[in-house]
Amino acid sequence: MATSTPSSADLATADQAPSATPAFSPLYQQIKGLILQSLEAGEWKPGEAIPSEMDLAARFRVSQGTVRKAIDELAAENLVVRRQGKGTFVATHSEQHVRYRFLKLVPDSGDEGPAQRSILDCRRLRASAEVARSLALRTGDPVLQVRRVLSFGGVPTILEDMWLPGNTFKGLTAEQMAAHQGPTYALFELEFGVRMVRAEEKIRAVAADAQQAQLLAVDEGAPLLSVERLSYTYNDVPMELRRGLYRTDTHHYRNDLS
Amino acid sequence: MATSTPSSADLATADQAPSATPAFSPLYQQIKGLILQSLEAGEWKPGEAIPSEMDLAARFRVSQGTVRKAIDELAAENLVVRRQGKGTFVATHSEQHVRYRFLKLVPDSGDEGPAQRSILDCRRLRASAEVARSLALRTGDPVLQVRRVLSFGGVPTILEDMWLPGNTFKGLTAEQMAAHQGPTYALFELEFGVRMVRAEEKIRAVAADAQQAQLLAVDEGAPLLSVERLSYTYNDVPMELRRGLYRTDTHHYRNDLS
DNA sequence: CAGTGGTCTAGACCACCAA
DNA sequence: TGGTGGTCTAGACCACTGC
Repeated sequence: MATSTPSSADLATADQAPSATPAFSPLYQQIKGLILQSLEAGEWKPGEAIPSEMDLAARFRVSQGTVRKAIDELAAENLVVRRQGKGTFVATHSEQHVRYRFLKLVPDSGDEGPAQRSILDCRRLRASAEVARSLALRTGDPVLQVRRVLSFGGVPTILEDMWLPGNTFKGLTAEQMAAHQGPTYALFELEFGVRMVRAEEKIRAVAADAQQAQLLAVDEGAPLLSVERLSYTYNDVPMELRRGLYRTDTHHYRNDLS
Repeated sequence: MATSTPSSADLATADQAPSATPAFSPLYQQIKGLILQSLEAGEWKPGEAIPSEMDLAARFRVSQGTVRKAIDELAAENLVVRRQGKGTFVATHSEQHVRYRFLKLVPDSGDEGPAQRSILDCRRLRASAEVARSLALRTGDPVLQVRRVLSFGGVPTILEDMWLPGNTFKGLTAEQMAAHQGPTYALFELEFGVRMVRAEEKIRAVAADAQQAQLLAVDEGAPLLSVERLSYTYNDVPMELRRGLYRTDTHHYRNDLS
């Protein structure tokens, strides 16, 4: 080996063990993995530029094209943002040019100002079986629960509960959340170094119970959109379970299929 | 010009007119546009292979790499499917390896058999203002409306209405829809040459009215997921408006964010 | 075995940005 | 003006498929 692609001499050839699945992994995938490790280790902070393609190519002893393809995939996964003439930057939930990255609820017509947030509750508790399963914890592990309401133009629109691993988000308080400006995920990045990278949502229609109805100023039994979101950091580690109840009388959940 | 990239001599340089926006368009984008035209014109049918990268490169007087990048984008948009060692194929809703391409409703647990369909209604009528606006028609233009129920394991789960431009889908009958096996969008491809390429969905929670409740075997007022889908063919031409009501007591709408 | 898509390289040049 | 990402080419070789 090492003759056909001389510059990849010190990278895994990935076919040493004659296992059932040869598991051939192209060079650019390995480079992608290495960049991912640096990203994960915090070598470059959110919002910062990563080294130029040339630099990375030199560092990994690989051609620029190979680095390019690795970064292409990272960019496609929104882990990194390319800006021509400037560089490639670590994606962030702060200064995200356009609103909230994971919130797909949009007003039926027109624009709207920023959300007004009110924290209703923020407490430490022990993980229920369900929460533990979702967050890959053990039942009874410390968990932080936050409940809040988001309003648009004075109309309460979203009631959501968040569950966070207690160990990772040790110092989080209601005051801190109330004081913070911008997306909650930006706060997670800045204060706890936790970067949400992707999420899965399960959506249902449910009827509002008495308490929910009161908090969202709708009738009891009114239909609400239930959005259960599980957010992941790097390496598919689940880091937040969130259950939102959305009023959809003036807003709707927008999704693009292809 | 024509000196730096000699092989692109006969393709638009796209910067002839000194307009406000230079509108620079890279070669591979132009190639993509040309392939798109052929796709659109039906030069290759859904499921068929398009010419090899080498052939296309020769045809457009361009390097293989440039064609490759054009096809990469088409593949990313699901207009085309690459299969190593075999070729590149026009995407289709038939033989789509995995279930229904645009349906994001999945059972809460386990798998399930295919849907049982029952066509409730199929009639020709005149477009309402709302339908006309969605389908880019004029109010009063001929429109075809189909109503049906999909059941899983005998449980009615989806009630949907579809509105289709009457001119394009002239001969469509309830019998035809009932007889057809597989995705409805496959039927559209085979019988009418209409390929749905992307779609936008607006999702809300609503309460079932008396009729809807009866058809879905739920109580009146029960919360249902309302999914309004507008599907497009090539060139962003809207071709179908569909309004589905989903029961979400045993299923949920699944969405992945990144 | 030939043909297809997939990877990798090396080098040239272009578009964009900031200083 | 120099650096960054973006485009384009040409050629070599690899992995997969089917005859």
